[in-house]
Amino acid sequence: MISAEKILFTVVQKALQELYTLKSDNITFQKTRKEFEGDLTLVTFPFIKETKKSPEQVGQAIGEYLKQNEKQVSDFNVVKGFLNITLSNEFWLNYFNSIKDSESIGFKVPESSGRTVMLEYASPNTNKPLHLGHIRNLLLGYSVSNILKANGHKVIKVSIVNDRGIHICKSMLAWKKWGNGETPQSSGMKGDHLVGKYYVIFDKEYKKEVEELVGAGKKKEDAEKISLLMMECQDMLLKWEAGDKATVDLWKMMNSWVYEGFAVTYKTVGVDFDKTYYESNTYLLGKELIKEGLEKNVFYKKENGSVAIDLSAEGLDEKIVLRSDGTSVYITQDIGTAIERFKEFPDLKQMIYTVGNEQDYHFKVLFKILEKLGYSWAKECYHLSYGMVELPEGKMKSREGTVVDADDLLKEMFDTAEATTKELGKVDEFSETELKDLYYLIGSGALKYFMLKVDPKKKMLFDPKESIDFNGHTGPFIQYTHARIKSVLRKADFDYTKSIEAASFEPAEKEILRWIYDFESVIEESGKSLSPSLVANYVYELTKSYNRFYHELPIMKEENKEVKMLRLQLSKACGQTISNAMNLLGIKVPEKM
RNA sequence: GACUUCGUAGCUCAACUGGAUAGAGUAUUGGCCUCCGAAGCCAAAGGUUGCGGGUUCGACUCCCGCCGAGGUCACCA
Repeated sequence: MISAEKILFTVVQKALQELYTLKSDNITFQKTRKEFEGDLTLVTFPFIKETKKSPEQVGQAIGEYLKQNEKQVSDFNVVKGFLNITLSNEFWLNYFNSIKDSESIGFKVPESSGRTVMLEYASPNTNKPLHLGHIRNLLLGYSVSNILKANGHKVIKVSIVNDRGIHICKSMLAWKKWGNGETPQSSGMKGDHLVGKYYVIFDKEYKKEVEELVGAGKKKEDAEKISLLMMECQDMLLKWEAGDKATVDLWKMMNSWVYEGFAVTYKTVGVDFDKTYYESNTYLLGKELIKEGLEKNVFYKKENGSVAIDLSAEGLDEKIVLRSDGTSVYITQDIGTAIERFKEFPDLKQMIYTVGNEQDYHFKVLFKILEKLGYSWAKECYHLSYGMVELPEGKMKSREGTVVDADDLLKEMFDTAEATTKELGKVDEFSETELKDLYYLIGSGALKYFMLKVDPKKKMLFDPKESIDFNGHTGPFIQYTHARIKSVLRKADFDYTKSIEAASFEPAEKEILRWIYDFESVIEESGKSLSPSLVANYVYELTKSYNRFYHELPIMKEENKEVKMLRLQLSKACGQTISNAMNLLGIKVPEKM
């Protein structure tokens, strides 16, 4: 079905042409505010300069033109400079009949756009378990990939694991010194938590040593340099890079513990990847390219032998891309992996990095370097930058133990879901496994919705003392409404699928239909802005409109058979839309709860 | 210090990218289950959009200056 906006666009264009001989492409419609009569609103102010008429006159004239020349327009009114357009009942009925039995309301045909997008998210370090900040990253990345798919793109989800470097050696060294051979099996700890424990131990011991040195009269900076522990650690890194067997074996073993732990958390959060990259495999990639860049004069060698690029003309600073000892820095690997990925997937059109906004500058530099190296796809690289999750006392700091652990938080959510469900006692007939699934569904739904409803760009606050709500503007509220719809539909044990040919919509019914109609454009918009929050806030509004309808009008109790069928069909379509929208957020929706 | 992001009801967030009287939830107060699911619905109260200028038909949104908070400015990752 052609959208009303498209139809109206051409008619309004014609109206302007015929009435004022005015050519304009700048015609946009907005949803009419609910305190006014109408479906779509056209703002007439942009046209008053050329027409030299008042906004009211222009609105009135265009309105009349529309009403006479476009049968889908049944009425209009003008308030100040706003032309409110009412679409015909026939239009809405046609629309309703076209979607009422569809399961893919709002979605484009999969891979119809032919655009292949790679989306990187997760990118954890292997020295500590995942925390709340990672959860935001995971949910965002996963949801954005769903939204892009719903827009017809092909998406490759990838993760890059930061599995090498000095920070990994810290855990390894501490385990070697004080671990007494402890394993996930022997301790009963999840692998990533076990490794994280030794990372913390290292830090504690290191601090202790530095303090002792300072106590003995050393300056802090000097103490940090001559710390035996740190020197041992650096030695370990050298051994690792040289391929020393014992070191590499230890590294492999501890990493495998971490991966097992991560796999559990990913599964619990409900995210997955098409491919995982490891920095231990890719960290040398960039080096070859440095040579190339030197030949092209994009980079230059400094006196001490290091290689750098000057970006001051772009308003950025000088950036080192190769150390004087010839080893690569962080950004060197990123240059290498980016190039590698575009080689690996020749039909790749866009590359999205889901990384926190503390790395805004890093990505600016990275993309600029890629551009200077002459890669045409550099401008298609995009940093999906999101704000930090903050606690009431400020930023989370792993060293100070103020992090909210991902596994703990998830567990807590499931427990709360269990307690609330038991208290309400509506699913007594559920089996043990059904109940467990339900707690999982509600608990993770609450957490996911909580995090995805806020604009990714903005930082958000999480207060562990006030647990995440299950009432109001929340995931469970939406899940509940879906269960309620399913309950109504279960009661309708007759065939109500016949198309309704003649009916008019009550305001409450129309409101729902109006929201369902908007779903498609919301998906488009959130795909463009890579923002799941648009979908989250949208589905909340849709859900509210259903609850209002539900309280206002009878469904199964309605006497008129046609009206009853219409309301059942509307309920079904609404339930489907809720389910589709929540799916984009990675949230499942129950039949009963 | 330079650059950068942000500042909206007590609290957590919206506001269709410059549009109508700035909206929700929560907390507070009141009403609605012998009637399709009360994790719900209805209502009251809550605001000088940090402050001061400017741009225009119109500003939470754009520009300038203050104030306040975060982030980044490594041959760390």
